[in-house]
Amino acid sequence: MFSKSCEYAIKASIFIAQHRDGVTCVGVKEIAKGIQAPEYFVAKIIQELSRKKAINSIKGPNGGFCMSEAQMKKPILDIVVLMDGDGLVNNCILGLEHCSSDNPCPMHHEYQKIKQSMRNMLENNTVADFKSLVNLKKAVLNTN
Amino acid sequence: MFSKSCEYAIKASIFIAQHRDGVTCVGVKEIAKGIQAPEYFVAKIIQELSRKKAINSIKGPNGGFCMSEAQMKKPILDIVVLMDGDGLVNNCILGLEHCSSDNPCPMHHEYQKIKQSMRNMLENNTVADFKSLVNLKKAVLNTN
DNA sequence: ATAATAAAAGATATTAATGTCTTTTATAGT
DNA sequence: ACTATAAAAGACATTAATATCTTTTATTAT
Ligand code: FES
Ligand code: FES
Repeated sequence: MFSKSCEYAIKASIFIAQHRDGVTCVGVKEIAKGIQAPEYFVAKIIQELSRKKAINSIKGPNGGFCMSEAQMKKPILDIVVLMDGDGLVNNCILGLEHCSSDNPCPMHHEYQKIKQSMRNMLENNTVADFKSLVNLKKAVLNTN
Repeated sequence: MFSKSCEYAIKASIFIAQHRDGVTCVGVKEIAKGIQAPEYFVAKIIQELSRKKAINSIKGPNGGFCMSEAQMKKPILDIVVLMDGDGLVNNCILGLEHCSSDNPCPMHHEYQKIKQSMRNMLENNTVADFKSLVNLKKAVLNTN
């Protein structure tokens, strides 16, 4: 479904959003622990998110990562596309070059609805939405 | 979504089912061409399907691969599980060790419906179903 | 200015997925 | 029996994903 990079990117975004109090930012180490992912790998990934303006970073002492309200209000789909591209919501499930009802693969008709609900889920839920679930203890980012 | 191996396995199964006339079987070369996939790689995959009894194979002259009615009536999910395991219909979309509503990840609630419809699609459609679509020219296995 | 901190960048390592080629085995037809 | 055919099996190659380590750069605080 998602690549590991994408899984970590989603969880890291939510974690960063969750720990945003407007003052302090959160460092790689803490993020990696919070989402139970390898530290150096997470570093790579959130640096990429930062380069691509999905999150902000601050160097030096008391530095780390944080998100603006605007960034938190972006749909999760944005993160997914940054990491994995838009294949999940566009491509043919059987790998045909183009997914279209003109020349559909055998699974196309059945898959269309699923792909659409996948797209809806990713478009209609923001980082902030998922952050709230975690803050309300209705969801978790790790298995501790 | 699916691995390449799984994509090829699904398409190959449908192709073999499609070319089954009860008499002749179809060889790797023809299958690979028919599904636009690398021949040697397809060979590996359908050999695995054969080992696991999802299809039959016959060695020697006029040999090749074919499927019984019973095999054709198996849901596509069987092929998927043989190649990729059951992660797609069981695992947490964010990679938590267990997917459960007890300790759900932030996407769990939204994802459940999607996972269920994915499972339904894969359980309720057989190789024969998709074969029919191709035979009726309502679907294709390649882009030629 | 200097030291400490933490991200950025770059290099390297490991593993898994994908793809290819060669040799062996079984079978059919002569 | 011999030959041709085609799958089975095993070895090998390539690429992409995942993971780790080192060096550099920016920033803060002393
Ligand atoms: S053509 Fe395969 S999913 Fe649309
Ligand atoms: S816990 Fe993540 S999808 Fe169920």
